[in-house]
Amino acid sequence: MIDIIKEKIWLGLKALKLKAPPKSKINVEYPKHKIHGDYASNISLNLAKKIRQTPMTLAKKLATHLSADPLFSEVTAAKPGFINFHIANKILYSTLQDINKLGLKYGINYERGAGKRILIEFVSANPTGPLNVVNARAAAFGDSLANIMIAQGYYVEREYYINDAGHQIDLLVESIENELNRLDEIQVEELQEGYKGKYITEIAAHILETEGATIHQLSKRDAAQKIRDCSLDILINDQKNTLSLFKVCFDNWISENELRQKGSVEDVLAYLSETEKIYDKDGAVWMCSSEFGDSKDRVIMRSDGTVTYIIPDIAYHITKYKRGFDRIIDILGPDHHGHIPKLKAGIEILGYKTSLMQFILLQHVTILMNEEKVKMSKREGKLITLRQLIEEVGTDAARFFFLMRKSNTPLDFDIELAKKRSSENPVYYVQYAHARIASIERKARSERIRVQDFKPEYLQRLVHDEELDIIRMLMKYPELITHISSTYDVNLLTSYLIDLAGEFHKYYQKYKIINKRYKELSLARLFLCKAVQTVIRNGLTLLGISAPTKM
RNA sequence: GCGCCAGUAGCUCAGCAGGAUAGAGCAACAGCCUUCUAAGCUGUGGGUCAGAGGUUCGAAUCCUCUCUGGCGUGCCA
Repeated sequence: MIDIIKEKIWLGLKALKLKAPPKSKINVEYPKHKIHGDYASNISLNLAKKIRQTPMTLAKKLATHLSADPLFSEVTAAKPGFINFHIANKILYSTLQDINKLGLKYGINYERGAGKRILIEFVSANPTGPLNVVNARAAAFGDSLANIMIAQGYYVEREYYINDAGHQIDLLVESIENELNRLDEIQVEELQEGYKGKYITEIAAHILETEGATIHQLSKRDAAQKIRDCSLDILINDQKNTLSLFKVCFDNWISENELRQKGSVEDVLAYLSETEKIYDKDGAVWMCSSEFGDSKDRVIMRSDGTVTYIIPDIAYHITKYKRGFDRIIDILGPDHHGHIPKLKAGIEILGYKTSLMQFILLQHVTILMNEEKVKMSKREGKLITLRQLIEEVGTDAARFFFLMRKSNTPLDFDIELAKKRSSENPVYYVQYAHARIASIERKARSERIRVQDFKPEYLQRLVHDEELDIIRMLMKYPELITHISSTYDVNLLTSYLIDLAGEFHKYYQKYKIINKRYKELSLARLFLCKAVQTVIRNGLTLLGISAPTKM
């Protein structure tokens, strides 16, 4: 609708023989206050100086010209020079029909993305333990964003990078070895840096059970390899299973280990040395990342000849470029932002355009339990896992809560609140609206109010402000999805759904939908409810949350 | 020190594609179920949008500085 109004204004300016600015410069927005109409434009305020007219005169001229358009019931000029548009009821009614005709497709705009290829990498947790709450936030966010981009016609691949190589994995293997020995009652020393926690013991116990007889017959090296393979297998599978419980499904699982085995690391090193942007110092090899926006140069190969994690990471990102994506989105945890300049520098040194890359940083998550912050530490093994969270509050509530805040602000996750089944809990509030409408439909059937008898002209019986306001709100939904696809503010969708559910609950309270004595009115209201339900369902689906018909 | 993110009602936060009177929820109090799900609704109070400058016809929103908090700044990933 916004685009349509922009077009109308542009045509209006032409008709008034004024030099019209490009359509992208014409601003149309939702006014804060209802008296200012459904849409408003500040075009004459912006244009006034250029054409040497007062904003008000121009606004009045445009308003008069545009009021003839059947799209609007009224177009007015207001105080400093705003133009306020009131959408004609007829248009509202036809919007309602569109929504119900389109159903699942309402809010989808395949043209916008035009098949452009986007890669979204998210979660990518180290396979050194179960998924934590920040991973969970990333999972919910990345998955929902992917849904939204797909709904806008982008081709999206969801990708998970498994850091199954490097120092952290060595540490993990050591920790498990140690634990195995302990279970075998062999004297062990406490590891200074090792991983702790119940899951380490469980993995060790599992290995002992399945491989116990043979593992001690292997050479130390082979035993370590065996332990590595087994533990990674267990941990990665656990992550996959947890994610699928969370309704997150990845298209690609990329293993760092495999990348390394294919020689990507050597390739990158070779390319880098050709660029002369690396040098030796203190026995290590450094990359001139400071020339490319990083705050200092970085070590890429340690003095012991092993590479730092940057190199395989650059290698990995090069594969993203080689796979021909138009946009590469990385969703990262709060502790990774120092990582971005290094990675960008490396990519740029190798001659790729970093403009294709976008980074979304998620801030940390604090778990509140009985109004107290739960302290967590991965190394100590004290943490709330995604699995526990799902068991506590369920996938729907967890996903919704993670998506309520803007990605770059910290999030407090109140477990008690997420478990509540009342209006305090926004997930239930929204789902309840959906279920309520389903219930109304059941009632209608039992009252023999049949949807087949509906006729478009009945919609004229929707005359109350509440009814028209709801339609106006439904009309904004497609624009909202488009907006989110460019800002990545998924939280706007959760707030929209809360608002819409609120409007509906109020309406429900005030007016009776089904009334045997007024069949036409009942059918019209039922039609409105159906549209509300459609939008709530479509919105929840994008968020990966179920829309129950009974609660 | 440098970099990133944030600072809006007592609390948790929306709003920040510059716009016309700054919004919710929680908490407090008072109400609403012989009627489509009370997992719901109605009403009442509360603000120097951290502070100071600047850009603009117009700033919570953009720019600069200051203050406060979180994180990063490893030959860890």
